[in-house]
Amino acid sequence: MANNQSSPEAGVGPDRKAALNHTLRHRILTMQIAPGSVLDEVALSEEFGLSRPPVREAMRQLAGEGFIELEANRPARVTSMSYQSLRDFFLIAPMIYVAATRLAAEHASKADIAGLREIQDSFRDAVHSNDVDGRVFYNDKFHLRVGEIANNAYILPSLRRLLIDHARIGKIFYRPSNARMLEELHEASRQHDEIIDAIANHDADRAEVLIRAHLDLSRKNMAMYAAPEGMAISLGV
Amino acid sequence: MANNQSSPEAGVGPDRKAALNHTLRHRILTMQIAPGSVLDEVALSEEFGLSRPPVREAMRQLAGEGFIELEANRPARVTSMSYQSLRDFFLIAPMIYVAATRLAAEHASKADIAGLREIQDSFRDAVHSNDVDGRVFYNDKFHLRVGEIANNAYILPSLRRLLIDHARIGKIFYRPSNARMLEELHEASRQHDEIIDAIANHDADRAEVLIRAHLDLSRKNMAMYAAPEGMAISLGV
DNA sequence: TGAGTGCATCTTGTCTACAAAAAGTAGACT
DNA sequence: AGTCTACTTTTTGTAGACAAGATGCACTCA
Repeated sequence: MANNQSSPEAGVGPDRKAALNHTLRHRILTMQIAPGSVLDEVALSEEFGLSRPPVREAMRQLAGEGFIELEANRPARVTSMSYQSLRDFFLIAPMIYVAATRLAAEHASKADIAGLREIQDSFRDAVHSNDVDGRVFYNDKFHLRVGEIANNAYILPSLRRLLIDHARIGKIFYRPSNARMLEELHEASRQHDEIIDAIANHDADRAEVLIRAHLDLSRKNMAMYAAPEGMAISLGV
Repeated sequence: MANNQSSPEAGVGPDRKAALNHTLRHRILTMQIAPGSVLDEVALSEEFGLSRPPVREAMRQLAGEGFIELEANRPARVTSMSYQSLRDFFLIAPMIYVAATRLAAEHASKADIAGLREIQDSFRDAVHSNDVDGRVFYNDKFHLRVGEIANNAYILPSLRRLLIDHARIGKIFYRPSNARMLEELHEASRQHDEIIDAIANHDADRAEVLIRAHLDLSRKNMAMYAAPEGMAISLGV
């Protein structure tokens, strides 16, 4: 156990396994590790002061959530993205996001709202301070929390999967030089606030309108890639 | 179908790990292992002739797909079901099933259709021979294959999660003595055939109508025959 | 007698070492 | 000279043993 110092974020600690999970997620979401990259088990185990078995367990878990892809006798690779996946994303995202947001509006408690506002505060700060990774990270946390508030075990899996690529798309198409894009980030932040208000008021219809507008904003930013319109499938029977 | 009861193929084999995965899924889907049950690592490792690490890896993977639930320093338990999860299921299932089936209708190739028909043949056989587990298993395989044909990475996670409980609901509310339920199973089988036809004709609209009717049939069976008997689902806490 | 505490036991979590499979490389043969 | 093959190297997969945490029981003490 010679060099635990060389690792910046984690190398020692009570729960190094949680650190591994957390850090890997963060790196994949912010594309510090690019889609398609190979993850070396020994390198990770050394960096986080773990042996390979717990690292392998974490890999399996991440694979189950769609962060990475595993193949027998081959190295783990970060889930890849393609032009096709971009189309697939904007085809399905509205349906899932709308469903999650509507359900959240129906179920949210006062504590849920408080939790959302806390995350949104961090998101707003990241936007205003031009912290790109922070913005991506807290945007992910925001929508994931909405999904948790929705409190429906069947919608969360797809929402989780969508959020992974939502984060990465947000990084891929970010152009810091573009002033209009910056303005639209502030608009997105305001939309978050409005979504929280709608959820707090248990106004599912308004929440749906807002979340659709929220996604449209993202889609417009990458209109050059001809992202398709979402499927119009209503929730409920 | 291949009936994996106690331990016929366990112990030896070229890919005991695949056998473990496969068998565990099957047991959970058919409720040979009840929701809420604990899974003992050493028992499984002994049954399948593996050591604990690969068993633990398999558990992580199954947890990621929603078959089991893991908690730190506590035994793995089969994902529980409740009255609430029933409501949640029928709230979300139409949306996801419809989306998957519509997409499948748009993307299906001749080979896809052939694969579907093969699965449906097994399903029909299971229905006609009153093989309850086989029926549940091949129904799961059928809808999962439809989801794979849809070829959209973002809809599959929720579909997978839904199918787990779809299978278990199908077993919970099955009443072999009820003649009308038997007739409705045959109706479900005919619906499968029609769904395949619609997909083969790339008729998304018709496929949607059919899949909605298919789900309504399941829902009616529950309401009619299960509810009167008192909702005796003692599954999981 | 009841409640709290310490111990025994079992289960989960982790580590080191070994086995197997794939990839890359050098050599020999055609 | 090119290609096939055998070997070396690297990486993944597995095994068995050890450590840590949790649970249940018995025992002690008020």
